[in-house]
Amino acid sequence: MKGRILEAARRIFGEYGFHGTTTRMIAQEVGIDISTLYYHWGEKRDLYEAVVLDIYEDLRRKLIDVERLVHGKPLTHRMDLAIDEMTDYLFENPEISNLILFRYFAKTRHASPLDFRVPEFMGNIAHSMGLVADKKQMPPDARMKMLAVMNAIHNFVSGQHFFLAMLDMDREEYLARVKETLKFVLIPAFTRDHAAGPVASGQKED
Amino acid sequence: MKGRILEAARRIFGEYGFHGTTTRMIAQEVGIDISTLYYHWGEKRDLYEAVVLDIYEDLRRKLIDVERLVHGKPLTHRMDLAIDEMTDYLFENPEISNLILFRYFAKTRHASPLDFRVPEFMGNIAHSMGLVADKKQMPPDARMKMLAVMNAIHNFVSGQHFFLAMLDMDREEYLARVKETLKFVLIPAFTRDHAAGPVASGQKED
DNA sequence: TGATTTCTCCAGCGTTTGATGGAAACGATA
DNA sequence: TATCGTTTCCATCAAACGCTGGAGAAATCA
Repeated sequence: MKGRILEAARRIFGEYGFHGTTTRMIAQEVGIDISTLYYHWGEKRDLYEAVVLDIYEDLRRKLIDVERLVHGKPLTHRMDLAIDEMTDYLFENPEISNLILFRYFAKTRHASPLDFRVPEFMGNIAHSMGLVADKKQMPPDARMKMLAVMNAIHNFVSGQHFFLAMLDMDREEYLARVKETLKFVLIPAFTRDHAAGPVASGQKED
Repeated sequence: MKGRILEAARRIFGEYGFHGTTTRMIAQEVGIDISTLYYHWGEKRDLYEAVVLDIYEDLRRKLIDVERLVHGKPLTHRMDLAIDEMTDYLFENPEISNLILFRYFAKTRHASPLDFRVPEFMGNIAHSMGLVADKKQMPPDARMKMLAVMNAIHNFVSGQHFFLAMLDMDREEYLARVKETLKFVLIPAFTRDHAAGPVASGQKED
């Protein structure tokens, strides 16, 4: 039951955000009384935080999977594959993108106790993209680039309903074009230096 | 007064979203009674829609300005300048980015009557970036690329508080790194074909 | 000046919201 | 079967919410 509530809460919080979601909406989605929800999860904010931790954990696992999948392949092919994989995955679990963007952008009326943690697994991805030599230590510019990449995907996933109507496509075409666009925009930036020479950590920073 | 309310509403809606904002918060920000707010703007949703139209108009004007500013310059320089200009502008008016992303991603509990319109002024930008020959007719792939570019900027503006804490920088350094990162990610994609040969549909300066 | 319109606020309405106490139903064990 | 801990729901609360009627202040014009 506790799990079923969490699952429903992911979807609803993902669609409507924290303030847009009511505990009654979640209870109704599960088909239970709201006091059952409170029995299992305590107050709304606690449930929300559990949801956030849950989706971060899912994303972390997926990123590790993808990293393993593309390991050893040449950079361009690696990015190509990673973009395909991540886009497919997030389109199947759009609440992940939604909730992540919500946490980035939307203030809640009450301060959030969930601290700002740099997801440490980003280090692996950055390494895999040739941005850093040391997985543990990620210089600020590499973090910025990682954010740009991840956000680019999240945007197209989260905004799908809006953009679908805006662009007048069906879902399938949209998904294909998202991948195409992401590759068009992202790959050249991370491969051009590679063609000329190794980038690693040295690329005259500061 | 009507204008002062709109201005405050922009800020508050931008920070907290539609459901996260209460009419009392806006009234308090202006320093008036909430019924004064209702006298001037009617129901909450009407005020919200007025705010959305207002920020779209501001953004439209700024994009036209920027297009004029970079007109005629070589493509790389053009994008460089445009990124600087737009980033500075949106950092000074972060509620624009916030509200645009909110509209993309967040569902409101009640259906929004504001229709999904492709901002027609995007045609100018796309033309300026060498993506389309005809400003009026924008093929889907060009629209997708425009979205990717605009969203990349909005992300860094809207997420500034989160990312600032995440990256442990001060605002000034962050602003500089945002520009740097945007240029790193965006420029190669739109200039590589240029260096090698003519772009898709034929590039024209007027 | 007084009459008319425009604006602002006080007080409060009906509803929704987050949250709880207590009783009943359930399930395992002995 | 009786016992005990766990789970679920009904009824309800206080606060916050969107929103409004009506009285008075301020501005406009005769």
